[in-house]
Amino acid sequence: MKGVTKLKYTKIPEATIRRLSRYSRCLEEMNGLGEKVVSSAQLANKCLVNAAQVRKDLAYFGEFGIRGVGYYVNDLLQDIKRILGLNKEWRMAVIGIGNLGSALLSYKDFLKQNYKIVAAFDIDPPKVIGRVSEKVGKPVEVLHINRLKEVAKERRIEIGLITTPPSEAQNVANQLVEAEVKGILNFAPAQVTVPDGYMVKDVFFTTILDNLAYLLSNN
Amino acid sequence: MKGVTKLKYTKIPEATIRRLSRYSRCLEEMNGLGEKVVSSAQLANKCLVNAAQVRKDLAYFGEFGIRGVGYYVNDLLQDIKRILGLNKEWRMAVIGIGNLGSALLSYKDFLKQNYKIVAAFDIDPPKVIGRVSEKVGKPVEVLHINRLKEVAKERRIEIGLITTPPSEAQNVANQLVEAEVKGILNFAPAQVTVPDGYMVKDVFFTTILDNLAYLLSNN
DNA sequence: TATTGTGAAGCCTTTCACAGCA
DNA sequence: TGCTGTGAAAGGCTTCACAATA
Repeated sequence: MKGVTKLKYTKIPEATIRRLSRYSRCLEEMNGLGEKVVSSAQLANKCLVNAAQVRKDLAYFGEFGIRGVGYYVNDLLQDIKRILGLNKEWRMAVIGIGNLGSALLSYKDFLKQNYKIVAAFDIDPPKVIGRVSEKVGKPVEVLHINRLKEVAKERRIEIGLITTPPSEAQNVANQLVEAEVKGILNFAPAQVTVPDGYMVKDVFFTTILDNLAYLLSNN
Repeated sequence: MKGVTKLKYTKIPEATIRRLSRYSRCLEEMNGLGEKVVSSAQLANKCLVNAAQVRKDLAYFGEFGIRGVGYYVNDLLQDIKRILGLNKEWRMAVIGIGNLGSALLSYKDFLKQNYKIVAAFDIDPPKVIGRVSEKVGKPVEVLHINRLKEVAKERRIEIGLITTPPSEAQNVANQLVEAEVKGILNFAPAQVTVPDGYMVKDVFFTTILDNLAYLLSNN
């Protein structure tokens, strides 16, 4: 049964998926250091989680270890990447080329993984081109938002990053849905809803800051 | 008992704190629209949660509603802000003034809330000053990282935003601890640990993207 | 009467403890 | 022998259902 993705359980906790992502980051590092084998206890220790948790998380997807030994670092890394769907390139667009949007255009960590920004949109592209070209290593031309649907199809865009002001977020989300872009990473601090079959994940800096503020006020 | 923050339970779920932040965003909006009263069902509907959840979340901190009526929008908003510790200004520093760091320097949503960036640091400030000044409305001078401790005390910095490359994150975190900056928002995709009494919250874009990638691959 | 506040139930996640196995 | 994989226990969070009450 080794290495077989069998999905015995239908519903996998979101926390498990987040931890897989964390394990992959740690394994990547170990791999770089030339480490060959790792036990659940060592990996858990490195990722600051419980060892049984590591084994349970992996058990949702199959059997990847060797009893008495542990896990082969590179094998496990590749398995986790496959589970997460990272064994392909994900083609993304950024919508809203302000400060945050243009920072994301040259965000190094996307490149290291299989995330590639292949298009950029704004309501006011000419104003913006100069600002972007001067900052981005490998420049992406900023197009007018009204070309989203056409270009999304052409460039096979699968994920949209919303970095507009919050007032525009739902509007942009609607256009992404219209363009059949199934995944949305929403940086604009506004609730956005999409139909079934589409996914939104929020990245709200202030929500996390609020969390910090609460903890700092009460500890 | 109305409006009393009594903390009957010692341990409040982190999810509750995140939802309070969400409620406050919705209430802010309602307040802006001039709405005076809201029921838990209406607020829940707006925030896409369960109505009992709203009441339970609030019950951790006291009694804020009127049976048969609901909650006064502005009163509840102020109460939640007080609970979260947002009835004060939080003074922050950004460390690592690359693309992301300088985007955060002019991030509008911080200003709207009580988060204020009062200092910016980098290993290589001169190179960077030009790049920043041209982008930031109200400029913050970028200082050399070796002035962190001194300036943190001077400007009463309570939260540090790490936007360096991942290899530097732990090092910067150590310096923040040394400077007694109790809260850290870590944007660098690397595990960072701090002593008891200090707090780190991670903002890892790629972890959330990994989550999206998984969902898109399996739905 | 309408809606809150809350005990209890239900559900989900984590951790324990050990059988199973290389 | 030592570490994985997993059933069972423990723990925690969410939802239900209704008593309390403005």
